[in-house]
Amino acid sequence: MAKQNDGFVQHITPQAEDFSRWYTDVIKMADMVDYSDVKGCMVIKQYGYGIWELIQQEMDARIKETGHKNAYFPLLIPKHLLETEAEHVEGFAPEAAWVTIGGNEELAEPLCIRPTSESIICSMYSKWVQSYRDLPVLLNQWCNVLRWEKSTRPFLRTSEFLWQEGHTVHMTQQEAEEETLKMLRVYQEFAKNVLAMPVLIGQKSEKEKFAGADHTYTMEALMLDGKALQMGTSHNLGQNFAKGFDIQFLDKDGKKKYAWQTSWGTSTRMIGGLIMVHGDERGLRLPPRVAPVQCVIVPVAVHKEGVLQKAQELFLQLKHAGVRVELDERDQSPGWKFNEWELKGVPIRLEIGPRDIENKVCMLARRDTCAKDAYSLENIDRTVIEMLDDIHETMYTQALAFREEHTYDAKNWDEFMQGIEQKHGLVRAMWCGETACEEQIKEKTGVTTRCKPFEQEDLGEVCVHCGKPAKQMMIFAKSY
RNA sequence: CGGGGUGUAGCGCAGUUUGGCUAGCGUACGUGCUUUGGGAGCAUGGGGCCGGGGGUUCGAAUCCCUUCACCCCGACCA
Repeated sequence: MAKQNDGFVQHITPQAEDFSRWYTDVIKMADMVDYSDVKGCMVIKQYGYGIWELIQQEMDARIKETGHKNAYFPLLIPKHLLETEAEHVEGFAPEAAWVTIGGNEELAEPLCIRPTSESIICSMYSKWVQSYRDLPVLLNQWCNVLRWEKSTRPFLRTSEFLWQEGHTVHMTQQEAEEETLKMLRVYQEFAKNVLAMPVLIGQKSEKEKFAGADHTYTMEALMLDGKALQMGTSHNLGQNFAKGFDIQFLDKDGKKKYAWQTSWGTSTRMIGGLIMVHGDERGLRLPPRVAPVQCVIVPVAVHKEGVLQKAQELFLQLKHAGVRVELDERDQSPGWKFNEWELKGVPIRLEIGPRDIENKVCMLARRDTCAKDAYSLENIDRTVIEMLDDIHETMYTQALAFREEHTYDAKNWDEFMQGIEQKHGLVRAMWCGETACEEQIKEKTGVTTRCKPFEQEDLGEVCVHCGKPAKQMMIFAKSY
């Protein structure tokens, strides 16, 4: 990647050993974030936030389409509420931040800055749910949460982050399970059609599941350095919170019953995933559907008559056609602009100069393949829109091919170790399902279970590590 | 929390070992002219509590003590 500021060009590739350096450089140079004074809290600048706004817009439409409504609950959670569900509080206590003073007085009860909203939402649900007629409750909220993390990294693990959290209440276990799976599928479809990212979906192990859930589903994506990133989760909470918070309803049969619940979420972490799946040695590559600028127009030889005028014409034409387009009129050389927009990942660059105007064409440069060709100015808006779709498909296909190249099966421990030491990526292997075994694998290799995929294959009879009878095929990987 | 490293102009750094002239370089920024199809050229200008505090000294970016912040590797983390 071309670096500014040191007087010469230095190249860093995403596959190199200093992947994490590449990652922070891309974010910084694409002008997505700045760093605040508060440990691990980032300032998301306009360009980075523009991406989040598009993610929000697309995700929100899907959440509403599946019957959910948005609501908002308080930022502060009284201590006793957080402590109501035993497993939940144990899971979140180490990363909780507290407000203990209000005005100048010490509070009688400390208030937790929400690390997640299950407890405060459930405390309301217990009032709202009385009868089977009140069910299901299907709510979602967009908000920020705070977790006091020991080490942070922009987008992947920040103390404060923005997310969407859905919380639902149902009459039956089956209905809750269907909801949990439905939202996981929504996430998967979103990843594919909006982020151009292939994800694996499946179930988390007992050790990796959400604190307070019966079981947790996840979508996992493979990054360019061979590590896996959890991109979204969907939890079946069973009756754990219902019992803790007394969420009961009077059923048709006249009996009082505890409700069944789910929760599911996706966060700004997805932006980190985007960067680490699609980036290259020139910087960011944005999938068109989340690109704040989909097409940038760079006029060449602006001082020549008619060039700027033509560029402005094209700008309006594309804008009216619904393309997120920007005209770069800054007083810089064209080459400088080319590099900057490539760094920022803009999918299409349109170049227009005197020569093109004479030939009734313009140049279109694609960020995904770096191809640059002349296209007729006639129906240029349609050409651009079609190209945006094609870029999306190409990026998805590239990411999928990368994942497949970096997924391998291990039938025994030797193959498992060999795979981890020599290749990077996802290991598919049979596993006994026991937490003790899982912990030993982590200790020996640094690799953890990512998910038990819904699409199971029989790779053998026994656990790849301990040799006990295998219960499932599991995906293992190093993770963020 | 352990181990290692870094704090000097917006950004990237040199200078610290061996204390000494007015604290430098690149880039970015301002102005003027010429340029413009892959990071333009010349001229000129502005910008610094050398992370903070305390010491040693005639004199400290440099040595000593202390403190804060950030980065990397572990550990921790849904």
